[in-house]
Amino acid sequence: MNKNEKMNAQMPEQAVRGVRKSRREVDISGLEGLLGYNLRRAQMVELQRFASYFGPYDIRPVQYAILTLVDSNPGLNQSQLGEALDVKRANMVTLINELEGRGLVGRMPSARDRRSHTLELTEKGHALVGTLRDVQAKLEGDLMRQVGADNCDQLLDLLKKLRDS
Amino acid sequence: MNKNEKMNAQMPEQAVRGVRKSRREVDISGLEGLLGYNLRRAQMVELQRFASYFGPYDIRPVQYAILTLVDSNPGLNQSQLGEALDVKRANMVTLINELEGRGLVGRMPSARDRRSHTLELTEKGHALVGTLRDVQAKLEGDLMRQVGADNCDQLLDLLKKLRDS
DNA sequence: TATTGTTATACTCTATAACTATA
DNA sequence: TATAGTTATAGAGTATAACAATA
Repeated sequence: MNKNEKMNAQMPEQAVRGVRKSRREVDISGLEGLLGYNLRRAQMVELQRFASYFGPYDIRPVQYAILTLVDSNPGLNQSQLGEALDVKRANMVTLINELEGRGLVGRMPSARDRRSHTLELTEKGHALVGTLRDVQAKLEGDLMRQVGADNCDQLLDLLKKLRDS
Repeated sequence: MNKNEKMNAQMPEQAVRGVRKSRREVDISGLEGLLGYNLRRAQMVELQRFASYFGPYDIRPVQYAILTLVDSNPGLNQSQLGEALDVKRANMVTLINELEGRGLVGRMPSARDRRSHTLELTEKGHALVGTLRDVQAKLEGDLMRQVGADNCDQLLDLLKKLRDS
């Protein structure tokens, strides 16, 4: 949230001009070289950016992921979806309840297995996914511009190396 | 437009060999190119690895960050600490309570401002931080080996570019 | 016996509002 | 008026146990 903490050493104790708080430079050198710390900070930026783009549609990251996978995999069930996204079956129930309540996803009885529901996008869900894909493209372009267009592929490649373990 | 729906038709319905669950390939191509998705997955790996290294010491990432900053910045107060770590003042109270309860951090009355406490590591806290630094170095080496030693600096550099916005 | 969806529960993280004592 | 610490609270995210229906 706070970007401009610079020049505090030269500044008097109390707030000057618009600066509200911390009149002290905090030494974070013990964290700045750590991968975990930088991953977390980078993700915080991404999440905030995501919220500003998707907030108007009332869609959180996990909801976008669900809608995308149900779109690409019509007929899959909640367990398969949860496994693909690393979301526990028990927690998937609430997530699908929400999306079903908003008329975006439908639970259909499975012909093959009467224990499970197959998931499908409703017409409304399809329409929203189309819009969200464009929003996502803008978000992605925004983030990638910040990383540097030349570095995008490498960043994704390095993150995937971490993922595969 | 689904890419890999391969060979599902040839596979039998029920589990084969050791495979327990999902007898279906889920197409996640709609997410794999996204920075946010890969950031999250990478961070999940890092957090699990962190837990396996730091679990024996009962230390979570935010606790390691706090101990590190209090060590490098003895005498700072809770607000400054929270601001440096993007943790709200209200939530910092519980975190410091825990560490104080474990005898790792001490709240001292501030000479300059009787509203605030200054934070310091106890002797026990200092000793633990010394140990944790070594644990962290092992974790970092582990992760960096996976990313590839040559790529470490570039990954950190790219993540920092995202952070600075 | 094992799995799917479900309920219940609990703990962490995050965010906001409001209080107190100081500044 | 504003700030530091605190309390209370609420919404997410995450994790486990257990149950009914079905495989």
